[in-house]
Amino acid sequence: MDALTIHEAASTTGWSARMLRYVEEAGLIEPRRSAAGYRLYGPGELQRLRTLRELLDAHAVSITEVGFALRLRRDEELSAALQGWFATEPARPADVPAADWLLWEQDKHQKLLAAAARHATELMETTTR
Amino acid sequence: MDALTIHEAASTTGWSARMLRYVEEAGLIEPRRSAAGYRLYGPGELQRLRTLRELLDAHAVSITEVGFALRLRRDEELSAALQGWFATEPARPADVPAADWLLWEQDKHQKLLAAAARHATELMETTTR
DNA sequence: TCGACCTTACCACGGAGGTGTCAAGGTTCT
DNA sequence: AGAACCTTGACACCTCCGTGGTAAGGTCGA
Repeated sequence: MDALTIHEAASTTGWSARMLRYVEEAGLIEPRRSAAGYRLYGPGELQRLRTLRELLDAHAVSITEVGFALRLRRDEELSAALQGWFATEPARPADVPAADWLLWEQDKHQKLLAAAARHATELMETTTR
Repeated sequence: MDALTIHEAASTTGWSARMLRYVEEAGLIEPRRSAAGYRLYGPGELQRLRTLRELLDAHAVSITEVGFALRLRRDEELSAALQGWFATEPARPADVPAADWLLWEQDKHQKLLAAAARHATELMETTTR
C-alpha cells in the first residue's frame, strides 16, 4: 500500500510518534488518513520529515518558527505588513530613501529565488534516488 | 535635541521602558546612544514603535515572531532553505509539478510586492503628517 | 477474541517568551 | 551635593513550546 503508520514512519525518520503528531499540529506535514483515521505517511512525507530535521538543526530553527514561515507564505496580508514595517527602518539604508525600497526588495527576491532554485534542484536530486 | 530618553519614549508610545529594552534586544528597534550610553529615541523610532504595536495586535504576531521575520530577511540562506522545503510539499499543488514552482513563487512575490507597496504608501502618508 | 496497533485527550516538566520589579552604580541638572 | 534620571544584571511569575507519558477507547490481523 506504499504508506507507513505513525510508529513505522517514526522509526524510519528518527522522529518520535509524539513529535509526528506535533509536527502535524504545527501544519508542517499533514499525512493523509485511512478510512479509520490512521495517519498514512507516503514516501513524500517521509522525505520531507528527514529534510525537515536537517533544516532544523542546520539553521537552528524551531518547529514553530517554520510554522510561522508557513503562515507568512500563506498570509500575504501579514507578509506585506511586515515588509512595510521593515521598510520604514530609519537608520539602516540611510542612502536608500523609501522610494527605492521596492527595487531593493525586488533585487533581494531575485537573489533569493536564485538561491532557492539551487537548493530545490539539490533536493530534487536527493529525492529522486 | 529632538530625541527622547527611554521613559519619555515609553510614555508617548504606550510601551513600558522594560519592553523598549526587550524590543531592542529582539533587534527590532535599536535607538542610537548618547555619549554616556543613554538610549535616544528620534521621531522615526517613535513612529516605528507605534506602528509595531498596531502590527502586533492587528495580526496577532509576537515580538519574537517579528524578530524571526527579520532574521528571514537578513539570512537569505535560511530563507532559501525554507522556500525549498515548502516547495517539496507533496499534496498541495499536485498539478504544479516542481518545475513550475519558481514561476508560482515569482507570481506570489509580484502580488506581495504590490500589497507591500500599497501598505508602504499608507505608512508614508501617516508618517509625514 | 486477543494482542498489537491506532486515535484523541489529558498531565507533567524543563526551557524560553513576555513583563514587572529591584539593586548597584553612572549621568545630568539645578 | 542631591534629586531624578539613566545603565546593566538579576530574580520572579505566568504562559506557551517541546517532549514524554498515560488513559480510554477504536481497528486490524491471526
